[in-house]
Amino acid sequence: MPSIQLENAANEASVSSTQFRAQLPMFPHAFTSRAHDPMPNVHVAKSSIPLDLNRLDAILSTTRKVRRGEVLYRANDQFNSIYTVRVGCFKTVVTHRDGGEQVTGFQLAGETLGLDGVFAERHNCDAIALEDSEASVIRFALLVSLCREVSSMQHHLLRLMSGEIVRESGLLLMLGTMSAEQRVAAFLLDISDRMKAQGYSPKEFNLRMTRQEMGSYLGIELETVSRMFSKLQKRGLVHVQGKEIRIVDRLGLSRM
Amino acid sequence: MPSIQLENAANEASVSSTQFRAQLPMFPHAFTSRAHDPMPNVHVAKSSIPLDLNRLDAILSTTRKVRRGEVLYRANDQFNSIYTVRVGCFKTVVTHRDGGEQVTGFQLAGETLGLDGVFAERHNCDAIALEDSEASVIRFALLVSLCREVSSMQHHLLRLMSGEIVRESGLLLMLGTMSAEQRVAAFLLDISDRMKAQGYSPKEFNLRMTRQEMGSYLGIELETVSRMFSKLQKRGLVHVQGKEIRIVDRLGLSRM
DNA sequence: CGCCTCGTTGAGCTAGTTCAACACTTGTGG
DNA sequence: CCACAAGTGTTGAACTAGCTCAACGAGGCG
Repeated sequence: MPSIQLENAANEASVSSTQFRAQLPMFPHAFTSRAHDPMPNVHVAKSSIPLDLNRLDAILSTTRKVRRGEVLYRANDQFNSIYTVRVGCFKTVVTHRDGGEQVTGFQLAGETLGLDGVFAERHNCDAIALEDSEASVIRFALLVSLCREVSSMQHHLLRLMSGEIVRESGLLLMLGTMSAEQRVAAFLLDISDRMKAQGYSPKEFNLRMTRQEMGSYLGIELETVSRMFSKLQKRGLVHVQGKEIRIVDRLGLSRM
Repeated sequence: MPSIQLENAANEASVSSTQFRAQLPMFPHAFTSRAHDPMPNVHVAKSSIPLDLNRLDAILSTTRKVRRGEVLYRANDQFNSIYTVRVGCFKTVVTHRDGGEQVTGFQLAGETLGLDGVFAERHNCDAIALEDSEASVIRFALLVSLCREVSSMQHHLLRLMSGEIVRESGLLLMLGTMSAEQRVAAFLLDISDRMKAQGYSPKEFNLRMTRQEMGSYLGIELETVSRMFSKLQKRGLVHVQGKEIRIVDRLGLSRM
């Protein structure tokens, strides 16, 4: 049963844009609430046009289960749908013709994937599950036609796409200007914020990606990621044990 | 007098996505044709719904002149409009709270700016003219309501935003994986393609930005840009004289 | 003319890479 | 159940691409 919370994104927006400090503006943008929402119900932000629930159901009817390491979609696949992560976590990877790979994002539960495909009607990256996951499938054509009738939906979609643009410019800023240490610190703060937004502890969490995947995302080598974790730990800012992270000094991290 | 060519973007799309090689996928996305279009007239792609020309005129009524070095908009400015470059050329710059700056794009005539502002209803970067320029102002609220009535317009807007996402992932790939030499080569090829798309020679052109601006965009220092130009010239791939560029061996460049 | 911004080149330095060794975990098949 | 292979993470040591600092030359403009 799909639950729609259109005002979700608006809340996240205000949080995120004021929080643009050391960490990156990688905003979670949910089209729907996450899987185990305690109170699944329907809200419509600002506009009080009643939503046609049958249509929404049609849009969200399918969910896809993707095992760890398998793809949700692949670059060059025909673009039909976007996806909302319900359970688990994904990475998106763009690949250069001569083998170069770059992780362009990690999507946690509640976040949206696949908008890159609108442009060429083909996906532009691979989306791969980092653990056994589930994603809601949203037929883009249906969504678009719904947007023409429900203006809040239209705004939401536009905001979602623009948010992705903003997120990526934050990444560009990071890759262009930050030291390895700053990148790792900013990464941890970003994940922490997003865990919090999902209702998990922002102080302690498990990273689902490998050092290599983090390194690719951050534009550095896996060894450097490892060394920076050790360094931050030595300074008493975090406690790292493999994939388990505990943030000890949040302020210190954000001041890097 | 505004001239609308909705099928423009579609043509550019097919060219760009097949051309994804060494160069970056930084596609030009025009909302309108460029300033001195030889045959200003109206086409509507796919859909044959007659456009309401008065509305389009309303949307495109204003143009803004911006002198070299002045801003079209600034980060945190209230977002009202997006812009199409009619004459000249801009850069977009995101700024970190502690001074770090990153050029996230250069917009040539015919290309679109400002979609980053949709997300937070505030602009996310500064847009600065690299020479005396003119931009058409497109009131976003008007555009959005027009999109609800004209489906080709809606698709065009969505493609435009998605194209920006794709362009930025190309940049991420570059910043994350390429050597300084490859970045400069890819940059020249990209500009070359875009000059060609504007109807200018793809072999000889003038760069409007400084070495520093290129460096920021490419995630390297200005001195490195200069050295790489010298290196590429020594190898007989390009001829560089200050801002004047001549591409000598296109294939060689693309194989870097 | 003199001032300023811009571009080029050199020389030394350093942050991060590369390569290599080793420990720990996870999954697989006998 | 163990054995063993494959993937992952940490740390060290040497290396190098690109940075930093510095000098100088060439335009543009009041």
